[in-house]
Amino acid sequence: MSNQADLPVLGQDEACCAPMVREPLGEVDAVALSRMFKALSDPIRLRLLSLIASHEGGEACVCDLIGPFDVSQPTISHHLKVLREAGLVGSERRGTWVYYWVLPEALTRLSALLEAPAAPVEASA
Amino acid sequence: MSNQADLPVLGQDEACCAPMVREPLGEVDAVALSRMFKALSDPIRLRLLSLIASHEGGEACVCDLIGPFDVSQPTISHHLKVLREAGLVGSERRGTWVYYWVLPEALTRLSALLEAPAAPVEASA
DNA sequence: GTTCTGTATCGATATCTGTCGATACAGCTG
DNA sequence: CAGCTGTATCGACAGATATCGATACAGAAC
Repeated sequence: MSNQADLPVLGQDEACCAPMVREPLGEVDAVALSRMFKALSDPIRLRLLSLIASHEGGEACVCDLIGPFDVSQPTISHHLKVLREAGLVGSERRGTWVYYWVLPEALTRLSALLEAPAAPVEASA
Repeated sequence: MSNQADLPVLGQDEACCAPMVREPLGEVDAVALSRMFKALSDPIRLRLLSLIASHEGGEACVCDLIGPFDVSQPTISHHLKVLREAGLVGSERRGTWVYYWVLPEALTRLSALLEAPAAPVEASA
């Protein structure tokens, strides 16, 4: 597993975007991308991301994100930090509450990266 | 971290496919999906997947996959096993060699899942 | 059958990760 | 300011992961 200590938050240019099935991924891109996928590799983080994205207004207060889970508040805070440092979500304190929202470019980049080659069955969707 | 011991290889129906930004992911789907993302959360595995997919004929012999990396053969074998158990690649022994290929449906499903909502800024790319 | 090559498994180990309770910090309200 | 609520950080710990060398297994060639 890669060392993830004190790495900067991932920005929008950290990794390329063409489908990885077209040509071999370079080492540098692979490391950056693996950090994002690692952030998605936990069920709680996936659900957090989904909750945030599907929340009204496209953003959610941390207070909305603690209830749905069986883990402690510090654990949720930790997972949100992982998502933020992976560049998948943004956050901001507004008064008493802290809001999180999804950064669509990040998801779009990962989505494009995973696009499979022309599947043998395709025509409509 | 989720316990991954002796879980079955993921099939094609283990997790749903609609974009996760539309509605909150259920716990069961989140667990299944996180297993796939976890398989993608290592730089070596990302590069392996990319190497396999972009290899001539869409498949590669293990012997083709060891050279590009600085890790030992057992380590590559381990990573290939993780990819296989996540349902991302298939494999088969043919005579002396073992071949691996990508399962496009799996990538397609993850790609669809990550599709972002209509981004506020969009027109060209 | 013996030997060789290619791949997988085993056992050990250092490191990483998820989790918690305790606590610090931020901003609101009185 | 004091007290309250919401969120983040800290320190500790159990369990997971990546890695290795040694070794087992599979098939081919002799």
